[in-house]
Formats: sequence, C-alpha cells, structure tokens
Amino acid sequence: MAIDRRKQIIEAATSSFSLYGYKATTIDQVAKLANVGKGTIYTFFKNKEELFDEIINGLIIEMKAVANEAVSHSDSFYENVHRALYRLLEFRKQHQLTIKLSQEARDIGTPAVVEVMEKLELAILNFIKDKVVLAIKKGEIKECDPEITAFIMMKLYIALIFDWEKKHKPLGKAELSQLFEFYIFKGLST
Amino acid sequence: MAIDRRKQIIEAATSSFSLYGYKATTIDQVAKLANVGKGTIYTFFKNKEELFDEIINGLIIEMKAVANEAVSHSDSFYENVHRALYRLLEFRKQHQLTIKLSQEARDIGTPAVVEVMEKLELAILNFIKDKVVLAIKKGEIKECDPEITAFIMMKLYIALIFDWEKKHKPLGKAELSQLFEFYIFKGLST
DNA sequence: GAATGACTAAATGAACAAAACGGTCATTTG
DNA sequence: CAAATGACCGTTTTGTTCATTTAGTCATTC
Repeated sequence: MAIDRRKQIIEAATSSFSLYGYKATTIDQVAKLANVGKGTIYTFFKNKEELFDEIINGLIIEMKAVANEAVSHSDSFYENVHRALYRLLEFRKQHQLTIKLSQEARDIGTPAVVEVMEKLELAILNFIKDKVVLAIKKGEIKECDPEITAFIMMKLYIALIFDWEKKHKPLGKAELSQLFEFYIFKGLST
Repeated sequence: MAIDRRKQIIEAATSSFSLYGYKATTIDQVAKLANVGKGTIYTFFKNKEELFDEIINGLIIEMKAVANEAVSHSDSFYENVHRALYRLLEFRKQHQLTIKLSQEARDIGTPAVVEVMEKLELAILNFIKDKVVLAIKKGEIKECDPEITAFIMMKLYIALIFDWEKKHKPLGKAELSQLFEFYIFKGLST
C-alpha cells in the first residue's frame, strides 16, 4: 500500500474540504486521513493554499467536461447554453465540495475561498463567452459584446435558479429553458 | 424651541443610522442628538426597530416619488422602466442611509436591516410589476408573467450596475439603456 | 534521500470581567 | 396632571487574557 502519496493527499484533502470546508480542515487531519506524515504534504505542496488550488483546478477541468457534454452541435445556441448552464449549476448543487465552499465564502468570507469561487465563476463565464463568439460567427445570434452577453446570461440564470427560489417555488428545467429563450432571445417587444 | 419632538427624533435617528448604521446607533445617542430624554423616544416609538421601520417607510415613499417622476406617458415602456430603475439605483448610491444599510446587511447581516432591505427591494419590484401589467394591457410588450418579468428586469439592472463594476469600468447611462433594450426587448435571436 | 513527526511561532477561541445596551418606570417639570 | 425625563435593571456585547491549536520547518529515521 501507499504508493501514490500525492493522489492520496489530494483525495484526503478533497474529502475534508467537502465535509468541513477550507478553514476548518487542518493539515494534521489531511495527513492522518491520507495515512501520510504531515511533512510529506509539504514535499508535494508549498502550503495549504496550493493544495487547495490544485484541487480546484481539477474541479474546473471536471466542470468544463460536464459543460461540454451538454453541448450538441445539432442543437441551437440557446438550447446549448441553457443545457450547459443548467448542468453546471446542477453540478454545483450536487457536489458537496462546491456547496461547502460557497457556504464558507458567503458566511465566513475566508479569503482563499472567496478567491477560488471567483475563479470558478470566471471559468464558467469564459466557457459561455467562447460559445457566444462562435454563435455570432455562425450568424446564430446578433452581433454583440461576447463578454457582456456571457455575463448577462450567467447572472440571469443564477438569479432565476438561486434568487427566485428564495421567495417562490423553484422553476423546473423546462420553465427555465422557456424563460431563458423568451427574455434573452426573443425579447419582450411586440 | 423643541416643539415637534417626534420629527426631531426621526431626524436624529436618520442621521445616526446614515453615519453609523442600525446596530451601531444607540438610543442614548439618538436621544442626545435629538435633545430629548431617552424615555421620550419610547413615548413615540415602541422600540428601536419601530423607529427604524418608520424611517424606512418614509424612504420608500420618497423612492416611489422619485420613480414616478422618471415616468413619462409620452415615452415607451422600456424607456420609462430604464429611467425609473436608473434613478432608483442612483438614489441608492447617493443616499448615505441606503449605502450604510446595504453595507450592514452584507457585512454584518443585522436581521432588522436585512429585513428592511428586502422590503425596499420588494417595493421596487412591485413598482415595476405595475408598469409591466399596464404595458401588457396596452399591447406595448408581449404577454408574460409580470412578476417574473419585473424580477428579471431588476436583477439584470442590478447586475449591470453593481456586479459589472466589480471587474470592469462602469457602464454609462446611455450604454445601460442600450443594453437593457437590446437584451430584454429586442432579444439576441437573428 | 524520501518520509516523518516533534517542534516553534503565530493564530485562535474559551472563559471571564467590564462596559454598553435597549427598554422601564418612579420622579420631576412646566 | 400630563408629558418628559434619566437613573436604573436585566441582558447582550465587548475587551482581555491565556491555554490550546494551527501551519509550516527541519533534524532525525529508515
């Protein structure tokens, strides 16, 4: 046993971050969970934050894969963006790590965690931005600033999923898709 | 001197809430500022929170007036909503009381303040909702759920004004109007 | 020479005492 | 005598102390 120590450490840390958050996870705990001496962790990672960043980078790669899986070339731009955003936010809702971290960012404001959550949001933003650029080239949508468009799409989606739920009953996937199409694509004007 | 004690108290409290926030304002302080005995405050207001609510109700009335002034019957629905929202958020940015309170809600989460900020948001939401209902009746916009529409409009606006500024240079009034029209009214579809 | 855990300086938080708080009410005032 | 008041009360918040815990190091081990 105990061959790939690096992987063991990452797995132990991921598990502990998911369960207790970043701040409440101690290096001693991770070492114990990984069946590794504490010093060993520091031969692989400069410090606690670098270990954390490594894990988040893995998460971002995972999320990109999830988002790309949701995209189908035979579907329209808006269907693809809707499905990708939906899957991404579903991912966030289902993965203990992202849940715990967004709680910690909101409730405690641990700087390292806030930073990382911004990085995650930026990754999503860039994903959409790329899709927007492509859609403009293909003539699927009007000419527009891809950055603002991606920003608006994400903000709208987050508002509809997270903020709307605070005071109303949650919107289903189909409703969400419809609203997204109605407001962003078709427009309100008669 | 010292005739309208009620008004004096309200003015003193408003000033102190604006300067120090709700939590950091003490009744003793308000009494001193208002040149009034502490007990006198309690002959007009049941407690600190009721005094606070009274002030906020005044603020809501003021904001309604501001919003209504921005509406002109000769202009289109989207121009009116844009102008009203713009003025409302400008109002929020300029009035020390609302600035201090949104800081306190975000940073400390004082329950009474969070509650009051939600009330303020609801007032804006209802204002827009009414305009939406009217616009549908007049055939100015498509049939839609007025509540969701108002919600989306406000969220979009807040995102464009407050969130966009965090990472980019602020959008001017004209840009804002254009974006609002482009995304919500015209739609992205070609 | 890779792995380790005892070690250290810094950060944290439990526990306690002191101060400040919102709200009351017996007394004062005009 | 009705309206105004501030000393007073029980509770909450704040400042302080100090024992514990923490991230990170490094001499020792295998």
